[in-house]
Formats: sequence, C-alpha cells, structure tokens
Amino acid sequence: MVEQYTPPIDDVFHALSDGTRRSMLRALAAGDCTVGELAAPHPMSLAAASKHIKVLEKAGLIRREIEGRTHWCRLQAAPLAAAHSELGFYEQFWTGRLDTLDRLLREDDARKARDIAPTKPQAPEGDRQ
Amino acid sequence: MVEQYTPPIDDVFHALSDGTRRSMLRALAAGDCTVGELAAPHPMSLAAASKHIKVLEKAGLIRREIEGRTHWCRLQAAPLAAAHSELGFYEQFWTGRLDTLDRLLREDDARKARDIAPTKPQAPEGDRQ
DNA sequence: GTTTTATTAAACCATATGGTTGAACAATAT
DNA sequence: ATATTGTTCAACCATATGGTTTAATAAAAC
Repeated sequence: MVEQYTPPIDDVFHALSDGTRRSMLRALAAGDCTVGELAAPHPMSLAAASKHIKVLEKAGLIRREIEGRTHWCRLQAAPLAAAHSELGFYEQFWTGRLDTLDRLLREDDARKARDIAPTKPQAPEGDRQ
Repeated sequence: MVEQYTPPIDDVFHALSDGTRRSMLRALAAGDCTVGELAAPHPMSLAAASKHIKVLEKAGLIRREIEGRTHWCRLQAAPLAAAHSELGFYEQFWTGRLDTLDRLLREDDARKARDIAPTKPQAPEGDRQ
C-alpha cells in the first residue's frame, strides 16, 4: 500500500494562518460537511470559500469525497499532529518561563549585591554562544 | 502593570509558515542571537532576513533588545502556547483515529451482514448533521 | 428533454509577500 | 575627525493571496 503523501509543514501552517480556514476545520471537527455547508457561515462568495477549501486540501487537512454533484469534506488531522509536535518543541519555553525568570532575577540580585558590571541578556538555557 | 499585547493567531501561524522563520526560532531556542547571527545561516540578503525578523516580532514570537548598534533577539514562546493549544483541540482526531476506523469498519461489516443499503461517510464522533 | 443545484474555472483586482539593491541611519572603532 | 560595523529603509520586482463576477461543468430533479 502506497504511503500517504505528507504535505510540507509550510502549507499546514499557511492553511492555519487564516481565520476562515480555521473556522472550517472546527466545523469539520463536528462532522463531515459539504462544500456548501462549509461556505455558508462565511460572508464571501462560494468561489472564495471554494478556494479556501482547496488550500486546506493542499495542506492535507481535509479530504473530499464526491457523491454526484455533492462534495463531502472530511477532516484529516495527521498534518495537525505534525504541526502540534513542531510547537511542542517549545513547550519548555512557555512552561519553564516563570522558573527561568525567577532564577534570572535571583542571579541578578546576587550580581547587584556583588556590584558586578552588567552582562548581556541570556537565554533560558544558558549564555549566548 | 500593563498586560502584554497578544498578537492575532493569524500572525503567529503566518510567521510559522516559512522555513526561514522556523529556523530562526530554533536558533533562538538555543540562546539569544543578534540580527546578524540569525541572518548568517540563510542564503539571502541581510535586508531579507531583517524582514523575516520583523514578521516574527509582529507575531510576538521574538523580542529585541538594542545595545548600541547591535540588536539582540530573544524567543518569546507565549504565542506558541496559544497556537499549540489551538492544535491540541484536534488531538482526539489523530490519536483516536485508529479506534474510530476500527469501530467504523466493524459497523460496516455488521451492516454488510444485514445487507443494508450503504449510507454516507461519517465523522469520527457521529453522523453528519 | 429542460431546469435546478452544487461546485469549480477563468479572468480580474487590490493587497501582501519575499526577495533584491542601494542608500540611510546609528553606534563603535580608529 | 573619518572609517567601519550593524541594521533598517526605500524602491523595485515577481509571485502569491484572497476576494469578486461571470461562465462553465457535473449531476440531480422534474
């Protein structure tokens, strides 16, 4: 069985950079929708909505199934897992933030007590290279 | 104390939709960098790299600190948490996928055994509305 | 058979994007 | 004081984007 095509993560993040497309994904999370159903809530022409659906399709975020003249769309979440994972890499930076800030502040206090010349700002995980 | 500005998630996902900018964020995860350091690995003009840094800044993903003529950049991960959370909403769809597929396949087998007419494809969490 | 519905294609438009080059600005080094 | 370094600005370019309208296509309904 041929492995599924993995779209570039550029396309995934690009697809997510528009509110209309994010809204369409939410709708699909509730269940499959036709193109018309996806377009209905958005104050734009059907052709414009159709273009958005094509962007989602190109990003691999939806798959369509055509039944007669009706195009059914289904959420394909796998590329979202990839994007989620990409962002997960930075989790240490938003969860560890308070610890790091606290440590930096304590180091700063100690430094001031020693009357040492100021040094450059540092990253959470150590000095600049 | 004034609350920090929260950039639109459009801007965050847009910032992430380019490989150069994702690469810059990775570099910043290793430690603060100057604009020149961020630009160095990328085969493009300094002005182009500077534009990318501005996009990251607009998305709230980095903050800069100017020391003389040197601009130091630091990762700001908070907007990534928001984006990560947005994607986390869909976790049930990529983790539950195999369970759902399995259940659908079993339902399909049962339906075939009863010789029922085929029905429309369904979302993981139930029928279409 | 015609009409209706669902949807896309094509052409157009305004704006945005991502790159370039050369100039300008700010600060440091000499 | 001038020269150098670090960086951005401005103008330009080609392409992409996101919307419109109109026409075309495909299939269902009558």
